[in-house]
Order: sequence, then C-alpha cells, then structure tokens
Amino acid sequence: MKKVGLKEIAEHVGVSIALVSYVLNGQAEQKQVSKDNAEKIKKAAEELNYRPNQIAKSLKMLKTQTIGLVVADINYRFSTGITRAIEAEAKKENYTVLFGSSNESEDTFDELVNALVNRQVDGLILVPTEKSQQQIKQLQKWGVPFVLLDRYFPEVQANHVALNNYKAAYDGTAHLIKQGHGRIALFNYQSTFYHLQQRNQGYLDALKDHGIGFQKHWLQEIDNADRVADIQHGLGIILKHPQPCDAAFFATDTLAINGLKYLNKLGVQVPQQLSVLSFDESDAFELFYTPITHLRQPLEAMGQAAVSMLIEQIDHHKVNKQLALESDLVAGRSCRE
Amino acid sequence: MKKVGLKEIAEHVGVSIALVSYVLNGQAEQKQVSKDNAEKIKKAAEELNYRPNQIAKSLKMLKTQTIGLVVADINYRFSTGITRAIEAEAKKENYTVLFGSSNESEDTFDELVNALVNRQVDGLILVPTEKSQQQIKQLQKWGVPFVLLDRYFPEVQANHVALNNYKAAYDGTAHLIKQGHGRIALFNYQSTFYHLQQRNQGYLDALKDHGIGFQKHWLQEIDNADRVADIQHGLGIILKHPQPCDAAFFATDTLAINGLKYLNKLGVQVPQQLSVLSFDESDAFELFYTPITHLRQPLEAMGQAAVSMLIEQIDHHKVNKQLALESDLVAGRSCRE
DNA sequence: TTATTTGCTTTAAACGTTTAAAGTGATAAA
DNA sequence: TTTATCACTTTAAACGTTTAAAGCAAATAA
Repeated sequence: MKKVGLKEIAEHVGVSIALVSYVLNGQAEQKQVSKDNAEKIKKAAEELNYRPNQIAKSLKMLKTQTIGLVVADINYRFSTGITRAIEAEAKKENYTVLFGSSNESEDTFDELVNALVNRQVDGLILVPTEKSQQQIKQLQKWGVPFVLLDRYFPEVQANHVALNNYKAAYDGTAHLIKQGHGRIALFNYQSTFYHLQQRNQGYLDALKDHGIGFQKHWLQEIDNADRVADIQHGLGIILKHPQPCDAAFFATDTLAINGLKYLNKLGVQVPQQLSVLSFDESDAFELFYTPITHLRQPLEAMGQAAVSMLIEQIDHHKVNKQLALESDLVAGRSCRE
Repeated sequence: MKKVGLKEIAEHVGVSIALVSYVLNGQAEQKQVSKDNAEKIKKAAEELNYRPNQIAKSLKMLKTQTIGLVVADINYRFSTGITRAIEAEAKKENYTVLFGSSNESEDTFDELVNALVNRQVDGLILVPTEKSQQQIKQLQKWGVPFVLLDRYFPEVQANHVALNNYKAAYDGTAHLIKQGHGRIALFNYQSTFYHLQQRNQGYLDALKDHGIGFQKHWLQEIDNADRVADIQHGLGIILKHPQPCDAAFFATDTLAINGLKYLNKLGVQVPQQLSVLSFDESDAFELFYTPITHLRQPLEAMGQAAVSMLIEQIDHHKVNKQLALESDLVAGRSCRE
C-alpha cells in the first residue's frame, strides 16, 4: 500500500496539485474552483483514502499545531489530572500534545525540552524541576512561547499558572486551629521550590496570626531521596515529644500517603490521636478508614488556563500573566472537631 | 531571535550547506571533510546555538523517530505505569512518544489514531477500546506498524503483548480456594473485552477444577457507566444471600477501589467478614486498614516488550508475535487464612 | 606533457505541502 | 476588431533538511 499524497489525487483526477490542495483545505469557492472539479477531488481523496502529511504541512507552514508538555512525574495524581485537562483543552483548540515526564531530574527535563523544541512545538507547558532556571531563561532568549505550571521561580519573570500556595496553606492551618488544634506539625519536602516554601510561609503566618508560638520541631522537612525514613522519623518526633502534636499537615499527597502508611503501622488512630490534613487528592484518601480532609487543587482550571495562556502567547506573542488559583478544602473526617 | 538552520551556519563559515550537514551528522571523516572545516562548522553550530529542525529532517527521511501511544485512560494506574515504561524504553532506542488518552471512547480512539498516523509516527502502541476492531484492521491495511497492549481481539490477528489473564484469574481463584474459601464472588466489568472474559473463564475453571459448584450470583457483571451503583448492588447480593460469599475477587483496581469504599461504608470487616483479592495495584491497596492482596501486572516488562516488538516491526516489517506475561501475587492481609 | 588519482567541496533534486503569481480560453465591452 | 473581464487552472518557489552525483584543484603517475 504505497502512500497517496496530493500528487496521486491530482493525477487520478487529472488536475494540478494546487487545485487539490485548495479544495481539500476548504478554499474551494474562495479560489473559485469549479464545482465539477471540487466534487471529483473530494471523491478521489475519499476513495484513495488520502491522509494529509502533517509533517510536510508543518514544514511549509512553520507551525506544528503541537504543544509540548513536561510534567514532573507521570505517576503523580497531579500530573495525570493536569495532563488530561490539558489534552482536552488543547484538542478543543486544535492542538496535539507531545508529552514527557522529567521524573524530577533536571537533566531529563533539559533533554525533554530540547527534544520538544527541535520538534518545533509551537509552545511548551512546563512543570519545571529544581534548578531548571537556566533552561527556562534559555527558552526566553530563544523566544519559544511557554508557560510554567504549578511551580515557578520568583527570580525568573515568566508566565505561569499555579495554586495560591500561601493562601492554601494559611487557610488549611487556620482551619485546623479553628477546630481547636494547638500543636500543628507541617510535613514538607526540603526543597528550593518557591511554591513549597510558600506553603511553609502560609503555615507559619497562620500560626502567628492566631497567637500560636511555633516550635521548631513542628516543621519536618523531608528529603525526597529518603522520604520513607524521614517521614517515619519525623512522625516519631512529633508524636513522642512531651507535648505531642495534635495535628499533622502534609504539604503533598505523596507525603501524606507515606505518612498514613506509617501511622497505620504504628497503630495511631486518626483523628483520635492525630488529626491529618493534606494537600492534593488521592484515591487513598477516600479509602483510608477515616477519609482524609484535603486541599484539592483545581486541576481542570489550571490545565485550561495554561493552554489558553499559551495559545494567546503563540498567537499574539507578548503576554505577561501570572495566575494564582484557589484550592478547595474537601472535608473528610480526619480532623478532630 | 531569528532561527538558525544549516544555511546560517554555512554562510557563517563560508561553506556549502551539504558540508555542514555532513559534519553535524557525524559523517565528517566518511565524507572526507577537512579537519579545518569540520572544526569551524562544529564551533559555529555551537555558537549560533543550532537546533536541527526535526520536522524537515523527518520529511526528508520519511521517518519521524516517533512512536504513538494511545492509552485507555490516563487516570488508570495501569496507564501511568505503562506510559512511563514505554517512554523510558523508547528513549533508549532514540524514539519520542506522542501520547493520547481515549478515555475508553471509541470515537476518541479513532481520532487519536488518525491524528497520530497523519503525524507520520513510525508506529503505534495501542490499548484499544471496545469495538475498535475496524480501526485496527484499517491500520493493518495501511501497513502501519503497531502492537496492541493489554487488550486484543482473538478474531483480529495482530501483534500484541498482554497479561496471561486466564492464568492470573485461575491462580488467584485457586489461591483463595486453598486458603479455605468456598464461596467466591467475582466482580468484573460487563464487556466484550476478551481479556476480561478470560478472567471470568480462569475463575470459572478454577472453581470447577477444585470441585466447587459455581452459583450464578457469584459472578457480578458491572456496567461501567453505573459502576458505583452496580458494585453496591452486587456487594449487597453476595453479602445478604442466605449463604453469603466469603471472598470477593475484583477483576480490576477500579472495581476494587469502589468496592472497598462501599464495604467501608457498610462497616464490613476485611478479611473477617469478607476476604478481598484484586487485579492490578493501587496506593489505596496499601493504605486500606488491611493491605489488599493483589495480582500485580508486570508493567515494566509489558512496556519494554511492546516497544521492542514495535521497533522490530518498524525495522524489519513482518513480525508476528503474541506475548503473554505472568502476574505476581502480592500478598497483603486481605484474605483470611 | 598528458592522464589519472586524491582530497575536498558544491550542486541540485527530493521529501509533501502551501500559495502568490502567472496563464488560458471564453465571453463581454469598447 | 481590439481590449478587458471573467472563471478557472497551472506554474513554481518555498519550508529545512539529506545525499547522490558532479566539480575542481593539486598531487601523482604514465
């Protein structure tokens, strides 16, 4: 089955390639193609099962109708939710999504971005890894349209859409305080990510604003490489302290899941012995014997916003927008009243 | 920042485009390019920050070094695991993955496949939806290399890699029987999928081979559209029956998660009142108060096998291979001994 | 001296499209 | 009759690469 292109159709009908192109691109009457030929061409295209070669089209048009997406790790619930939202929105706008997962590796991130740029994507949606500032700046120099998603760097002025992390953490902490918790631990990754630091800040400010004196061991910073051990160690500390914490606030779903596994192993009752609040969502939160109260990120909205911001950039070039969305507090029963 | 192509480098160095192409493709000595020019060209490419235009390259080479992947639903644990494995393997082989999620819709599946073919992917890895046989046959007619993953159609002779579903279900059931369960329910989707029917068959044969008389209400067929209600209804039946079931075997993770949520709501103790065994894996299985025993699919191996089978097909064309992999039984504590 | 080889470089066509510009024959207007 | 207009069609260049083939000096052989 040799491939059929415009040429084959043209030969079959007995007209020029140009005419075929016009008709098949819906420019039939604009270019005043005779009804007769238009008809024949369409029929032939159908019969011969013509598939336009998008590669050739892209080359000529200098436009691929493709968006590159790099997520941090395809196994995160966040990534799949956002990917799905982006795919759906992109499709509406007639774009295809080329996709890659950096697995939180800076090198992989760089490779992926390069591969996508070489493939002439029209723009990129990026969940950057740590230390990827250089690559981001490079993109700006090259003039490649992109928008950062979820994570961003305050020192790099770029378009982004993210959660209002400060407010989410502040509100989450305030929620716990209002429920009567006085010793609230925060489990967060030890990282240079601004969005995670904002979560710390929101937590700390909420404590302060409510007159609660923060104690240093309440903030447990987890090394991602050793997370299982670190979380266990951290939970040990906040539980065995002379004045044990009465609530644990997890800054991500992955932290919470690991934490809950260990709490199960210890036989610690949630929320009787410890209230639990987490960022993000997870199937596991619903299946835990006590559904976990969590701060849900609006993945749909984030994905949509990222796509439309990107397309605006692709079409009209200069755009300068930073979007911070609000989280929802989804009440489970994991916080003692 | 206007873009730099071979032309710009050629002008900059003062040689022809061909020479630049040779050098940058590592054919310098094969084509006997002078060391001097080779040097200058490499330097210029570096300085000018040359990015090869893969689109142009693909057009000329009639090869895109791209694999199209269509999964059933990006939110499935299976999909992310397999996607990750495929991406990693493809990268090793110097391929990029173009990715889409059909969301179990036949129309979306067709659209995605068409879009990928139009983009001239070198081959496809497909997790087909129900009723996609026609599209599959079409691909065969077009001579597009592809391999089916996870699901396949016995009436369509095509390359595939999948689990040995019959054996997995048979072994799972036998495991429950050996632990002393005598009334085992199977929850499976009501579907035309052969791989799911194989799970039924394995279950039924295991019962028979162990001298257990199957009772009709043990097999609960769930309509995916109404799954929440159907599962609740099904669990009601097997639990309230005069001779209630002592074990529930879920044919997929999604079924199990829904089932466990409802068991939680009912206050049914696992495994004291009901043992639970499931296909697939899930974070939720570990977090449930009783870790759920499950049949783990070898996602890594499946992804790798699919990629290498596909590449073999792309390179050498005629291949005819069907691969059935074995599952692992991961013991939790959800089956009463 | 002329022919051949060697070492290096350029030319030009091709991949499958798009599209501005030019071409053509018929009919209408001058 | 000449010219203009109309209705349609074709030509040909371009997008950025790859690569077979041809080209060209200088060196070597005859």
